[in-house]
Amino acid sequence: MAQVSYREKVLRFREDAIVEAVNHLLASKGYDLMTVDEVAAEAGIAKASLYKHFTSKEELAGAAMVRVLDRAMEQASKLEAESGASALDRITSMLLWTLQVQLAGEMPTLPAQNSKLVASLRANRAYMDGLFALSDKLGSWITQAQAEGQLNPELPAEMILFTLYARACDPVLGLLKASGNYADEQIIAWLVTTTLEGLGKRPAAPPAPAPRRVR
Amino acid sequence: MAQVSYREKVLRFREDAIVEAVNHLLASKGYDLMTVDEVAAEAGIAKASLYKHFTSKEELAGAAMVRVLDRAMEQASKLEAESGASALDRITSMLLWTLQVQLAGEMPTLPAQNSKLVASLRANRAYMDGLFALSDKLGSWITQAQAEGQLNPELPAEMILFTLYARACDPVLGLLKASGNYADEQIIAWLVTTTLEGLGKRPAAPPAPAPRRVR
DNA sequence: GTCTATAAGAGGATAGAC
DNA sequence: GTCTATCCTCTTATAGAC
Repeated sequence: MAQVSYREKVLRFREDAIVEAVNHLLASKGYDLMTVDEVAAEAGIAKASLYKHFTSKEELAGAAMVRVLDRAMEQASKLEAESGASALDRITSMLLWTLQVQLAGEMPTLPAQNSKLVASLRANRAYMDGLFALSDKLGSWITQAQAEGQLNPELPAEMILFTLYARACDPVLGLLKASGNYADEQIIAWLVTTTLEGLGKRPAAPPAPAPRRVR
Repeated sequence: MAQVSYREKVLRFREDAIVEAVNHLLASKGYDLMTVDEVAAEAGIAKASLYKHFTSKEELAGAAMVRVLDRAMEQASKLEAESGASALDRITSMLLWTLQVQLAGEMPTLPAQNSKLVASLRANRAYMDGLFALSDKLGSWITQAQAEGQLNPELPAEMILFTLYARACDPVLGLLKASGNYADEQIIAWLVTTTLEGLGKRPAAPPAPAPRRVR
């Protein structure tokens, strides 16, 4: 636990480079079109060496997902430390964060249909732990926001959670960006709005809360 | 144009079976995991024979997409023929229809990241025509609904259109179904609600329109 | 643990007989 | 146009030297 040898540090550094490459490739071309050769090339390492660190392509994908889950958890903890934010504020901030990650081309996405991959993820302890930890935290915010009347209490919290996860890789963002007609901030603002308020016109103008300045 | 020979009828029938198989496989496993061998097997034909009808895997995918676009267009035309429905009613009906198709496991989905496939689709005349025809019709409904104050007029019509397309293959539906906790109708109702009204609690109860009975 | 070289196999596409 | 048999490329994964 205590002393980390130099060798081990180098090892960690290598693995970080590999996972970083996987993350990038998953975000840009997706799991099926990503080849292990590409990962090795982008990480600047021989493929055979890569297989000393990770024993399969599925494990590579798992490592990238663990990384993004960790980053999300870190972000969530940061928001929780801030005072004066409602549960809805925190949820909105997380949604914003995921959209920014996606817009930056750093959101890895995996095909839910690949049963071999899914089985590997389910057997991946770090992945499952990270997923449950994040879901627990977000879930508690969701039920709180529902109790406070800020999220629709008639929806199961589970569904709201799924929707937040789904919007983290919503293709609408990519389509709007590809059209080239809108600024990034505009795109993100629209996605947040439609996720929370839908496509319909609100029946009454929502009373705009006075923006609270943090000093 | 007039006389269709018996041989040609048989041909069409074969091709329908092939496209049907592709549609099913695209919906269940997706493009990358679908193999041409599977398509041939499910269509009850040898692979080499299949290649006499379609020259590539991309073309197979294109044919399946043309089929679903045609079905959607047919549905839209039917809605347009009905009187007494507002633009929003029609849009809602189309959303409902796509969700039902998805729930039935008949919604083919393609990876937007596969550039080779995308290029093939763009060069596919029937696909592009079908896509534009449907988009035009839906687009006109959208702008009408916006003018009538039923859809948020501050959103570009284009974004609303993208969102409708995206919800047609929203993973949330599959996640809710996989949880096994909810009835199909319930799942669809929630998805329609969140798409149009979002996750947030509405500030005022929307005035429920008296249900108009069709006699 | 890193490399070069290669095995092993899947999957898209085709040859050629009928 | 349909079939069987085959080609060939791409990709995952490993052998074995250093």
